[in-house]
Amino acid sequence: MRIATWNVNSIRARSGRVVDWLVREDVDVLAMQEIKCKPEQFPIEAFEAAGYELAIHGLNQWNGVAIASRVGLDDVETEFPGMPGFQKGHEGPDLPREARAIAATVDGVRAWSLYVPNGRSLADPHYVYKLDWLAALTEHTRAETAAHPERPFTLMGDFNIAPFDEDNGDPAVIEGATTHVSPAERTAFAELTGAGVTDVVRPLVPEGYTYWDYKQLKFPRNEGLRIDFVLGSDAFADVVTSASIHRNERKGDAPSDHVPVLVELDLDSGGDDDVPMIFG
DNA sequence: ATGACGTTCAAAGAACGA
Repeated sequence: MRIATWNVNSIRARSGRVVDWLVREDVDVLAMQEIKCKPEQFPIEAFEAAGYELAIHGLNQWNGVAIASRVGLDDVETEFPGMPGFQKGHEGPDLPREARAIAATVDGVRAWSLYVPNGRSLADPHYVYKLDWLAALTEHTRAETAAHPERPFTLMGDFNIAPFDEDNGDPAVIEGATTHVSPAERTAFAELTGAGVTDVVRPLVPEGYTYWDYKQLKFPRNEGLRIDFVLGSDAFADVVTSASIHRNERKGDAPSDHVPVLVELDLDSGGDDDVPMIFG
């Protein structure tokens, strides 16, 4: 199975590009972020014509996540336990949840498409929200991977954190002093990746960014950030056979500011390549 | 340079993004 994640920055502005890429790369499952529309506004026909069904979670023009699949789409959820909400100018435990998470089971794999809050600035309430959101995600990940160790589990999406110094090639993003690279965000990411999932792309693709700002020739200068990840449980990581960051999708007409990240799985291997199969 | 780019909507600037 070929499974990918892509912050599309408005699916209505980019459905042609996205579906063309899915077909060209023979992708089975795509986790999308920042669709920026409600389900009734989503260009479903373009995906269905290419053989994909959809699970969509969008409330308004902000955020929005979806999963496209041609290998089934079951048990859809649009929030994880403890997922905090946010409302500008308001505080408290019961604020409305934003459209930042959707999960589905695809060919036996439990997959989340996630758009982690941006944080805005280190002094902004949105930054606290970001850290709280990640902490709740960490607890859910710990519980899910412990409860179902044999089921491949993945968190895919735009995490809005550059976990290591080499993930930041943008001089405007200052280590420790702006969002995406602050110690607290990096600690939150480290705790997530210590809670039963690991980055399955980095060992296979050690270098490269996944996002470049539209402004200031950031892409031609290659001043980007690596902030889009595929994290997988042991049962997921054990069946990964290849991974790639599709930098060329930042080129050409009307690109998203993010590029897709693709992983190939061999779900038939069972992840026990070193254990001989015994027949009869 | 409090910008530069791109997307959205209450449709002109504001909000948001990272």
